[in-house]
Amino acid sequence: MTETPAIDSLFAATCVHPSPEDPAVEALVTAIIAQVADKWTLLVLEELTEGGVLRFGEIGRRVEGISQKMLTKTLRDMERIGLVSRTVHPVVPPHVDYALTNLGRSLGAAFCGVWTWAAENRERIEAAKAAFEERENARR
Amino acid sequence: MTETPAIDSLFAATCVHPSPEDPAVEALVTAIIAQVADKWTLLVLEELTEGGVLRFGEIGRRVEGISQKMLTKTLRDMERIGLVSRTVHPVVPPHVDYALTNLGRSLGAAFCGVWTWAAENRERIEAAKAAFEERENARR
DNA sequence: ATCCATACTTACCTGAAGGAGAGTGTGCGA
DNA sequence: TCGCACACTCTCCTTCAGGTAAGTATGGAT
Repeated sequence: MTETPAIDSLFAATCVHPSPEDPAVEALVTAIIAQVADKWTLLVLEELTEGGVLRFGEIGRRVEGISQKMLTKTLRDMERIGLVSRTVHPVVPPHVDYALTNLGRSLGAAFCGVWTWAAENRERIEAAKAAFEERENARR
Repeated sequence: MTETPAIDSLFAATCVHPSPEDPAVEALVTAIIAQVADKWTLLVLEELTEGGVLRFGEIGRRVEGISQKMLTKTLRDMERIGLVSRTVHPVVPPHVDYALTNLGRSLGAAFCGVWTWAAENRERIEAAKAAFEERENARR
């Protein structure tokens, strides 16, 4: 399992998360995380972080595999909680711009840690998976 | 919308995420995040962070609302990618201990940023939601 | 007159997630 | 001898996320 202690120094911050506050707040925070830690939300967040102001169609083309329906829903949900701003230009072929708000940008920054974690530990995870399979096969 | 600039100073780190590397790695990282950013995984991670070594039943009692089936699956998946270790004591009423590995702890630390973000911006999000509703109602 | 571009909305449909609840092995206490 | 404790495992069944496809409004280009 090679529990390399080096990893601990990289992520020394023991935050055990801040709030023993009250359970209602905890539930809300959990709900927020659940909404925010969604595949499409993450991908759209990334594209808007990189691309700045983008139109509906542009995002759709950048986020591979997303359907119009999900793009609409994702964008609407992100707008609802204040992650993106939506600007409608009332011209004839509709023109709508999307951009991150400060809140959205701060979420991107917060998720950066997870992103980095995933990138840095990818090989470790692959190894763990392989080891797990091996143990399973050995067991039967 | 009150785009308070204060928030920017709190999350100044502009990480735009590290890897333009290659798309295969990117896909893997996305997959890892998708697996890891799961409701039950997050909750179990939290309990194990707080509780240290826990038994199956203990976790089940702590994570409110989880079914045995999902607890088994979540734990197994976390074990697969090396986040938790599983120790079986071959005694007669089965006794199995679960604990975070170093990798699991580091994930907790990485997610701490998101957790903090959610806690700190809860009110802002509530406000955004309310404002969104209002705009919607006004629109019709 | 027709068709296209754009950003949706709506209806329909399918596979997959996940809950409820019963079944399993086994040694020990009543 | 019965039933319980614990950690699953299996089956059945419902819900729902999400894909496909078609519809909408409208001015300008062909």
